[in-house]
Amino acid sequence: MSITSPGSAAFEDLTARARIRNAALRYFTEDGFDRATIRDIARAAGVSPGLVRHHFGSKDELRQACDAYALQALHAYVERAMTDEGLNDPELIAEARDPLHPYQRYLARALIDESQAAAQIFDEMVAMTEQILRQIDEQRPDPPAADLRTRAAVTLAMALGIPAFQAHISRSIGTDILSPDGDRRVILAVLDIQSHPTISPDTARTLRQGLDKPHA
Amino acid sequence: MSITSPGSAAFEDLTARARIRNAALRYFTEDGFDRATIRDIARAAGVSPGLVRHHFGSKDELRQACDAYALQALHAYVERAMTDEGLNDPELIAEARDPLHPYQRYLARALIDESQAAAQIFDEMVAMTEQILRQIDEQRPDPPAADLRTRAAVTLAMALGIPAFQAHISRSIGTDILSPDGDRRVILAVLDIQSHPTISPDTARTLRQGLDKPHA
DNA sequence: GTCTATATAATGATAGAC
DNA sequence: GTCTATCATTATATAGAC
Repeated sequence: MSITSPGSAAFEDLTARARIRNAALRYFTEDGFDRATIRDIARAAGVSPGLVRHHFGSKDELRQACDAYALQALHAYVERAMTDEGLNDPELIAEARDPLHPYQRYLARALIDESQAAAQIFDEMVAMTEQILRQIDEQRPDPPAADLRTRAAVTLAMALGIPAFQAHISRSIGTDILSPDGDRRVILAVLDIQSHPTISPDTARTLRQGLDKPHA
Repeated sequence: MSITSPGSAAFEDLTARARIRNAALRYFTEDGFDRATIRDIARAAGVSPGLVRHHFGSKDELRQACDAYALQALHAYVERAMTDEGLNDPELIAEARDPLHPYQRYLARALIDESQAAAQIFDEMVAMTEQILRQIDEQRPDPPAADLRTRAAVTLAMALGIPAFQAHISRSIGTDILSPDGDRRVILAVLDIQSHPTISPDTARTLRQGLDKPHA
């Protein structure tokens, strides 16, 4: 029984406003903004639909409050991990991710739903990714074959694919990747993928050359 | 002016049914299933909302028709690229992708919207990815640190992140990645990312060991 | 095959009582 | 701060004319 469920002791301690926001975070994440209804959110928060309006004004303002809350978690991560020491310590980067973890899926979903804060969310994450890539580039013998910004945006989009398609990965591997066991399996897979090139530099060069004389 | 736009010569040649399906593919891709309306689709197809129902029965059946259509493109890709020769020729795999290209975003969006065919779409793509990874594994000195299925599902989700967050990548790099120039930049970035490990095998090992004694 | 007009259901917004 | 009741809007589903 989580903190966001009616009946738990922690749930009772929260203000109605906080319970509504927590329920909204959950429903926006699970169902997306459009399918999530104020009625569902109110019921999960143990309040009336009218109270949602009283506290947040409108469904869109409720989403803005959720965006702001998730952004806080993102900022906390940036401040903790994106430091000189942090960037040189992969373990710290991984560890600092923990508090952000519950909001990763919300952020990915907000980007897809084109939430108002979407551009800001993505841009801040691109900036983070650029910093990390810059650090990695230093150890690299050959110059990158694409500009930093594009590599960062693409790297980020690929990383966000995991929370975005969380349900499908879970079904495919037969284990909820939000569970400790599933999470572990995904991390092992990601580490393996990121530590092993899937195409050789040679093949990459050939494919790059193929770009100049487009087929068809 | 594309084939899917009223006024083009090709548009006039298509049956109303085909025009409706094409418009639906576009709106479901751009706006998602919920935000896309039958009215919008009908207008784009140059017909009345009533005719949409006449041909497809309901909005959900219209989506099923779109799913089936996009799945055809996926199957064509599988048959062309997932052969013995194809798997040994990265250029062929890349080239065979062309006809699938226009439907990649639809497929990614269908997965997010939990379309009825979503599980089938993802599972077939995982099977494709497993085949490719198996081929790559043969050239690999060390054994993978995660099972094939999980690596395939995660690799796929990451790849799907690019079409899923297409709009944000485009804004971030200042170029529409659906344009020839933007597409080229993304391909160059992907080739660079996939041909260069972002973490060293050593670091990966350290992080793997860190998993066994969970912090906090 | 195609259209117009209508019915119905769902949902966000609102007003007012306690 | 919280609730109940109601309104207004929107979109899908349906029926029937041409």
